Amino acid sequence: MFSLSEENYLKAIFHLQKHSTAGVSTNALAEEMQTKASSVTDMVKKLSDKKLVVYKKYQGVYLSESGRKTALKIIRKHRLWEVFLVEKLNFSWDEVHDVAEELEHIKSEKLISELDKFLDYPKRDPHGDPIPDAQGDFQVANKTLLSDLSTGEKGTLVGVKDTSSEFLKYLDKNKIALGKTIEVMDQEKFDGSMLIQIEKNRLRVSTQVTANIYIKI
Amino acid sequence: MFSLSEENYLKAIFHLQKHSTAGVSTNALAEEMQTKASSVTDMVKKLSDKKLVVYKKYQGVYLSESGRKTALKIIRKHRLWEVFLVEKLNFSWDEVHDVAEELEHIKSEKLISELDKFLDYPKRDPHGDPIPDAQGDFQVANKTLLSDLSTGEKGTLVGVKDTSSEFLKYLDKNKIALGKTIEVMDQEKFDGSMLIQIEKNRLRVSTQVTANIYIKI
DNA sequence: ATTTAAATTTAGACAAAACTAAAAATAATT
DNA sequence: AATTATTTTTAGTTTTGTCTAAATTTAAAT
Ligand SMILES: [Mn+2]
Ligand SMILES: [Mn+2]
Ligand SMILES: [Mn+2]
Ligand SMILES: [Mn+2]
Repeated sequence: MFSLSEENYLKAIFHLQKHSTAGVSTNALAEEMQTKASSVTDMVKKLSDKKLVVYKKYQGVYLSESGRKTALKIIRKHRLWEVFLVEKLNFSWDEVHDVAEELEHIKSEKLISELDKFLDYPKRDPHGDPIPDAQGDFQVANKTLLSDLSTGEKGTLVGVKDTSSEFLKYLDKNKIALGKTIEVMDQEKFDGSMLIQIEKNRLRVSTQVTANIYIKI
Repeated sequence: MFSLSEENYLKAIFHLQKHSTAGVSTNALAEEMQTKASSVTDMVKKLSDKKLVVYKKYQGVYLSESGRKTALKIIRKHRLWEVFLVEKLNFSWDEVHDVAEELEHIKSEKLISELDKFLDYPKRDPHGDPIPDAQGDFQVANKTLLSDLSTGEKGTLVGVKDTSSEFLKYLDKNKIALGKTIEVMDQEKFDGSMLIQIEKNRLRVSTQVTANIYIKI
């Protein structure tokens, strides 16, 4: 149907457009895709010809309905494969991303519907991100960044914003994991760092950490 | 490491060189790869530059030791994925090939070693073909084509030569499956067709069938 | 309102992997 | 041995996705 490159662009546009209502800029896409702006312009034109995006020169790019659907299909596959790798193949959550980046492009409806069934229809991937169903629907959880909580508030860790291997390994080392209860014990005004209670442990974490952890109150 | 196309060529050369000790001809490779002879020449030169094959103009192509190793790695992945699809995702043996053709190119050592473990180190794929281990070693079963058996001889069905969906569906329809015992009851001299007893069933099969079934006596 | 800076697009080139058409080498026939 | 047929290679294009360098447009700063 679509090339590897086209699929990756659609996914990147999807992720970038979440942050604002404006069109996705050429430079932002180039950064996300690790390529040059000129290459982005070329590809965006092609996607526009295929009616996957809406694009006007210098105005940024928007996903069309069919582009959005295609992006969600790839995201669904990516996240299902991540679940498979963690649940069945003993991968840890910091190891799955690159492999899922490849697996998400395998073309087979049956493969993905059977995988979904095999995994017992998971609702979230190992990083807490929602898995769209076959129709592209998914529930957006009402979650808050840990950095937005005040002293005394508590909730459950339901997701991470930064999914880099480095950050995830830091969390592992400090026994910070999905599903655990976190309470803000104190916040330092100077640098915004927090003292948090996470189950039996109590530790101080920087804003780089608190701004990348999602809490459900 | 290697491109999709390079990997597919190596695999094709591996499969073609099994049949004879001579080099694999350009035309044979073109046929196998569903492409033109001129494209094959180009690619073979590239593989030769990378020391994956030994190639002299007009003399056919041979896999080098490193080319052979690479081919076996891909075949290992292909067959492990086929087992996964059949054993875990309810695919039938005639549905797995195309998907495995894509999955075999996913690059991750851990993925494949964990998949191997998850499947409990299978020795053969759903078509009876041996699965090389991580070192590329595998046992070649001593098997005979059903067409080479004589009346009265019997053995176990251990593999199929033709793995096309059409042939496999024919076998399913007639309850001919891996592991079953087959006995040759009679052979028609005119067209070579055989009357075979397979467990409870008795049926007549053509040479197109008998020449594509492997038996272990 | 100009000027300067930043973002974006165009023009031209390149590598990978394919193709067609023509040339060259090898194999098969007379 | 000479001719013909087949196989294989070369030469020249094409497509996809990328790049650099230059031109253009938009945004920011005097
Ligand atoms: Mn991921
Ligand atoms: Mn994820
Ligand atoms: Mn196969
Ligand atoms: Mn097989």
